[in-house]
Amino acid sequence: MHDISPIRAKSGTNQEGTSAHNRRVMIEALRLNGALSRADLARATQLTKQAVSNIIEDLEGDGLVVALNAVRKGRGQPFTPYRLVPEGAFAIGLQIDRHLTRVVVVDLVGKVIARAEAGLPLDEPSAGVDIILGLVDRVRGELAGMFSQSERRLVGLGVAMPGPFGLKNPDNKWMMPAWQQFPLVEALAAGTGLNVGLQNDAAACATAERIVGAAHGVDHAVCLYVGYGIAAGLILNGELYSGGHGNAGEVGMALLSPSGPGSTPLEHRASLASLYQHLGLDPTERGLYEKLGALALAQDPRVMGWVGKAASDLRWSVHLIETIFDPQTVILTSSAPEALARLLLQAMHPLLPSIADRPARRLPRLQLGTTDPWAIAVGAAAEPISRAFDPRFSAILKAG
Amino acid sequence: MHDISPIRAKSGTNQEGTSAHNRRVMIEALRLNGALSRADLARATQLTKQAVSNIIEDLEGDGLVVALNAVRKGRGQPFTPYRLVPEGAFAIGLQIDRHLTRVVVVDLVGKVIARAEAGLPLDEPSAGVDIILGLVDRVRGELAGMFSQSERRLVGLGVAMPGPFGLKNPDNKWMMPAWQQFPLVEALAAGTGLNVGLQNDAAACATAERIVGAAHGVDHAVCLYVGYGIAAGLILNGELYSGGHGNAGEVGMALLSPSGPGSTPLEHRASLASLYQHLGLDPTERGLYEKLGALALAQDPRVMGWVGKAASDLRWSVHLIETIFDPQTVILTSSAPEALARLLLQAMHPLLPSIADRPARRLPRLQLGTTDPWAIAVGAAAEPISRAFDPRFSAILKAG
DNA sequence: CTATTAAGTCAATTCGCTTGACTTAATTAG
DNA sequence: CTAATTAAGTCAAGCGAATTGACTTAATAG
Repeated sequence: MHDISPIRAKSGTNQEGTSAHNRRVMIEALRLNGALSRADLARATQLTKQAVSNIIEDLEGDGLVVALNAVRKGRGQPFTPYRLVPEGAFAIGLQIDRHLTRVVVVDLVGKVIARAEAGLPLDEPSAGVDIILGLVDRVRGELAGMFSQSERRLVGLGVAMPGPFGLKNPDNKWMMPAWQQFPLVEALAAGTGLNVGLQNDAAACATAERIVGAAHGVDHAVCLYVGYGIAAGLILNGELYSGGHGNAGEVGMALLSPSGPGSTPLEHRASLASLYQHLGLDPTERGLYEKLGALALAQDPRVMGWVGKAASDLRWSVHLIETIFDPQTVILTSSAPEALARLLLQAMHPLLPSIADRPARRLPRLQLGTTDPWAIAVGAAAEPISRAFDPRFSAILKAG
Repeated sequence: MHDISPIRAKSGTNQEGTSAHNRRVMIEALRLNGALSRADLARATQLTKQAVSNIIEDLEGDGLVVALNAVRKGRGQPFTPYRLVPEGAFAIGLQIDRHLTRVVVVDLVGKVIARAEAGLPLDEPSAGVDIILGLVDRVRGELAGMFSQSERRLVGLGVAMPGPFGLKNPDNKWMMPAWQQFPLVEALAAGTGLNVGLQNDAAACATAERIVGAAHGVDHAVCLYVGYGIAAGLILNGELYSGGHGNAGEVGMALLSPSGPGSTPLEHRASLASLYQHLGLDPTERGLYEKLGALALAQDPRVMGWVGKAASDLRWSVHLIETIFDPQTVILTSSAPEALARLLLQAMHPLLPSIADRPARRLPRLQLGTTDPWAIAVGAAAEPISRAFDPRFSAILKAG
């Protein structure tokens, strides 16, 4: 009947959806709790022992799960714990960051198996894609040399690059306008034959913290990422939240006061770009990372000056994040050297009062996440892993 | 094995979950699209015609759905459209707001069937609960007089009251500290025999906009509610987001600048409380609502002064919301008279630049939602309806 | 008048979870 | 040492909701 406007509806589900969900639930349970017996899994998931047995047998057949030695403990028959098989699945993560690209292969539990990096032309995406495809081929070859069946176990390619996406007029060459226009996902899908997904760098950071870091098993966490720009990755209800158009958390352009057009965007004050400007450094300079690390360790006064100002804005950002999202924890991550990130973290204390300032907290209001420069690429790789193996609503439905 | 720490895992699902989901999908499809034939539903949900037929027959048996006359259109056999039966389910909504309580009964499509209101003692919840129970009994009786089987079709009681909940030290009598401490949900559940859910007033507002208002069928929307305080209701991925502890969106206490403890909370500047203070009015005064409406219509200079200042803060709030959530639209709602809300809306334009300022928008960046004073109670009632009938992840799982 | 298109039903099948009895193997009580 | 108890896990039958594919019905197009 409705032949004019398309009918709006969610898709239904069937036993395939049920089964897919239950498999994912098992995998998540093993990821979060380590090895578990079938009986444990049955209790935890509220499925019957028999259903769990069937699913575990299935997962074992797929090489995703393996039995450990039986354990005698208390009365009753000894139980056989099962754990995830790290080499049961792999994903490739790609970070594109202005002058640099990094590629990693991670396994099912988020461990890095192979990595590669190269420079990248800021303004020539098509040449850049060739470089990227070369790196991908290289790590793929490395992977194949280490594990048989690796190609069959490769679940996808995750891409992280600075957002926001789809801006009307990227006013700044550091926003990589040429890359923003370029049909990157399509080109990479064609060039690699893999499923390709795209997210911004803060989202990747949050995904990384969730698979292997401070947000492991936390359902409500916000990851504040201070890179060349600044953005937040949002874990809400246990899933990454991307907003209506994929730009949720892109707070770099948030204005810092109600007073209108004259006020400053956050990233002009609290980002590494602002630090470079403050110090008069060229962001493309070689050895910059080490230099910053040394300056931070030495508590260089000019660096400390920036830290103080940036921390004031970040402290307030945390206050807003807590007020708006009511998360269990906020995680500060950065592409800066750890020493600098620690200075920032310290300078952010004491935190502003907020609803998060409650007595019975289990997690700290603010904690330091990873400062590993490869974290974004790992998070990029974690996204296809999560898409393939984590329980989520969309996995139950019939179509995307 | 794990007898010390509980095992963290999502619950599994089975055919019951499948069936429950598919029923909900049908109901949502009919809610969003109006009457649809079985064939339409099958296409939209990607289920087979046969599955849809079975489910529809089932829903018809439950009195949730009814067939309309067959329609001839184009080739092929005429189709029989089905629509929701409004009187197929009811829910009661309760708004508790400082000196006043409102109770409504709404039906499956969100229409108000009965309503009642009464004054409420600010500091004596147990006496207040008796008043509330009286109102609930009254509307329940009214409902029973209008529809047979109404008790069986009553799916729950939704409560909305001002948040945030669980503050360390509610410093202000308008935060209703006595009510915050009181075991309200338990008392109401015991007194009514219904399932009781609690949310804050902005969340209720968003829920109302979603079931019958501007957010109908929109998956990413933020509802900015200017009441006695100010807060935001968040619809993310098509569901209300409440945060880790139920306080997401409680932006009233958000500080307005990075500069620390000295800066002002938003609700001191953009809330009806601030307006009353600005005008030297007593918020408990009788006829206040009408008075404000008249002042707004007359564009009273003192009101306009407050409007200008508040609009500046609200404009910036919208900017932040857009930057952080990347929603499809922002909805301004208020418990103030519509004339005043319109003044605010006008004064908020032009909006600040943000990522939402994109060319291909389908919804306005900012729109006016309902200013019906009963909207919060309707939203409160919509929550149990949504919980019972909308497709959602948790409805598929075996346990809550 | 016939072919085509589409809605909807019928009956058999499929597939994953459930049920309840059973087996195995440990610990605890007497 | 034996018997009772507790618990893990299997076996085999059953269930239930969606699927499959053929079929019926009823409209329009040519």
